[in-house]
Amino acid sequence: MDSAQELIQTRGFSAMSFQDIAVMVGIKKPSIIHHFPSKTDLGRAVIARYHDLFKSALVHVQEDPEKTPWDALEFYFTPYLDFGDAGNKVCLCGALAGEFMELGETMQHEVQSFFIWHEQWLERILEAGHAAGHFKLNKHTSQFARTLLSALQGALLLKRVTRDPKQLEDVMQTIRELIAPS
Amino acid sequence: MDSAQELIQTRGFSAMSFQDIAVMVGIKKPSIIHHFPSKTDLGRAVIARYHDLFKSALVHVQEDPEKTPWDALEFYFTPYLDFGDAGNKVCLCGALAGEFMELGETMQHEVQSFFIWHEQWLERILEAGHAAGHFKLNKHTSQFARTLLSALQGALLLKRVTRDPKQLEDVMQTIRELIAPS
DNA sequence: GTCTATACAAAGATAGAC
DNA sequence: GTCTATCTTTGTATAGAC
Repeated sequence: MDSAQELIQTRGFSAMSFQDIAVMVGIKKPSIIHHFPSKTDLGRAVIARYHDLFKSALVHVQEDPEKTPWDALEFYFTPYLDFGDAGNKVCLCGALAGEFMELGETMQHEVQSFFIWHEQWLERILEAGHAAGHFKLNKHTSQFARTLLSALQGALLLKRVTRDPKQLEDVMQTIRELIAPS
Repeated sequence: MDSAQELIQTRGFSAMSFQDIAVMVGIKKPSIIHHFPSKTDLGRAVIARYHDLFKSALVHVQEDPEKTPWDALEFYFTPYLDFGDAGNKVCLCGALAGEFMELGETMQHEVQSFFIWHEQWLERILEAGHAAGHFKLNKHTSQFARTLLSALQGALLLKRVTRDPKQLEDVMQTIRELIAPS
């Protein structure tokens, strides 16, 4: 599943094959298929695991009374920075979004859940920060949350294309300045 | 080329095949290959045409003395809205960005040129609007330009996943409010 | 769980007739 | 420019031995 995820994040789901994974893991192709009878099964399992990993980490930081909304936001930034640093990866679901119509219904639903959950988490963090006076926001927190998510996903994709390491940091700094109280 | 572009925008480059195009156009597979000897040749031609189309339209609106920077920005929004409306398409180069490492060097370079050019066009529009007092911006126009581009590309991808037609409009409205002079 | 062997379909690409 | 026919490789997937 690690290998599958890495392949999707770098080359995309369509381009990933059981053979690629078999070579990376060091076993033969049918041995992979024994665990995941179809490519869709594998894809669904990888997305579900990815979603759960993010979910538990983000819920954890959200519920930690020691962490401010600023801490939560910076924590949210870290995986984007890590993907950008380590080997030209993008967000798993960002890659899958580009070939969305090619995915089966089950995988489409997994990707959809991932992004809807993210949007809601970001909205709650922004609301909390606004209420506590940490962020300066207008009333449209949900619109700003989805703008923020869109900008980060887009920046990660563009970073790999333009090869400009500042791409992500520029977007994050812009976001910080937009919500920092003057 | 129209069919190829549509297939890439909906299902991705890896998933697109000569056979798919042949069926859409109504001729046989080798007839397509006669015009584009390899899949990379076809991909490169499609990107180049797409890039030129955007370039001429954007340069035209930029040089039109009747158009304000606001007009230019709204004009820039229209293709994103059109893609979102017509058949679950995303930006051609946004789709290609998700499977970037799978593309050959020539195609990678075409995609890179597209986005670098876009960033520069947006930056010039923002600069012009700022100088003329139409936009309220801090000094970091280039960072804001790439945030804007990232957000729009991301929003188009997310719109197809979340199936929320407001996704794009929310992001655009957020952008308008961020740069509108108070 | 892993393997060999194999089936079957689809991919990109070429040759050569019309 | 388009076609039929073909080549070669690669893909997902299955059967069955170990």
